[in-house]
Amino acid sequence: MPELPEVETVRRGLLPVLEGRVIERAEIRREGLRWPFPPRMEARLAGARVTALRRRSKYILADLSTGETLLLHLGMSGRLLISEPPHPPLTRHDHVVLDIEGGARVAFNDARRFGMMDLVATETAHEHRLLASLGPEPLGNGFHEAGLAAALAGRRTPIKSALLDQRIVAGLGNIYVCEALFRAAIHPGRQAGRIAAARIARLVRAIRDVLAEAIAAGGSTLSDYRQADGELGYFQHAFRVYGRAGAPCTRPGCGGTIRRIAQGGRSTFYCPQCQR
DNA sequence: GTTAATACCTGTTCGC
DNA sequence: TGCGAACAGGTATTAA
Repeated sequence: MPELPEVETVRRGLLPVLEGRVIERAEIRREGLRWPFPPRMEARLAGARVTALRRRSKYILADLSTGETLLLHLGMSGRLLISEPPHPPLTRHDHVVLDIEGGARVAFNDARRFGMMDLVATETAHEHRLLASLGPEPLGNGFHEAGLAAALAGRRTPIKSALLDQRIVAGLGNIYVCEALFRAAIHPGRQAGRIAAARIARLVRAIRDVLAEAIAAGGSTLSDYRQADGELGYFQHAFRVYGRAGAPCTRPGCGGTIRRIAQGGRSTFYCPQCQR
């Protein structure tokens, strides 16, 4: 379940393998994932040098020497498996295989096939339909109390749902929304437009803190870039509410018990004692 | 315009 | 032991 920190961890793990290197060969082993792959993707990737690896929200963008950018999303279960010769046999969920100059191989493995890959002109990559309406990067300068307050103003939807809306802030998923709301001591069911400014400021800090800590935890697991699948970061990271239903609240002196509810068909974990 | 529900997908876990 | 149901959830689409 890669969210922003996991995707950033994957990007950093890919850097030494891909940046500055030529993709010598691409193999597409099925028509597409969530959507069909772009026409002639193999031919458009073969021979291209990766000039930069960027991230926007949960998307990874590989700029190519051809003037195109490879855009990819890991979806729910997507992993990028890196290997050196001799390569392990491909499995049925290895959908796209990139053979890199020098012998390394990057396989896009995605059991649930919610992931995507596309090729777009680098100059207009930010106008891609999947990127155009994304909100600010939560770790960037464009994410601040005033902007979040404006985006939430008048919204009657629960703050939990609002923070999952990628147009309001980009890159958060179910896990980090729960964790950020816990840190900010805000009840997940509170109406988004009815949160005081001081509490929004605290929420901005909580979002930044939880993401930065998760990236740091993910990075610490990357001594071997072969494990650049984004999943290690999750298990390394100690969540305070996510997946802890029935367990005691970790806030000192709180004494509450973490509860699990459903919001919009998704599980929400929170402490009913200290989140208001 | 806003909000909620649904579809997509399959490996894993849980209850009977 | 075996089977089916429930669950995980990011995003686009559809419905209300």
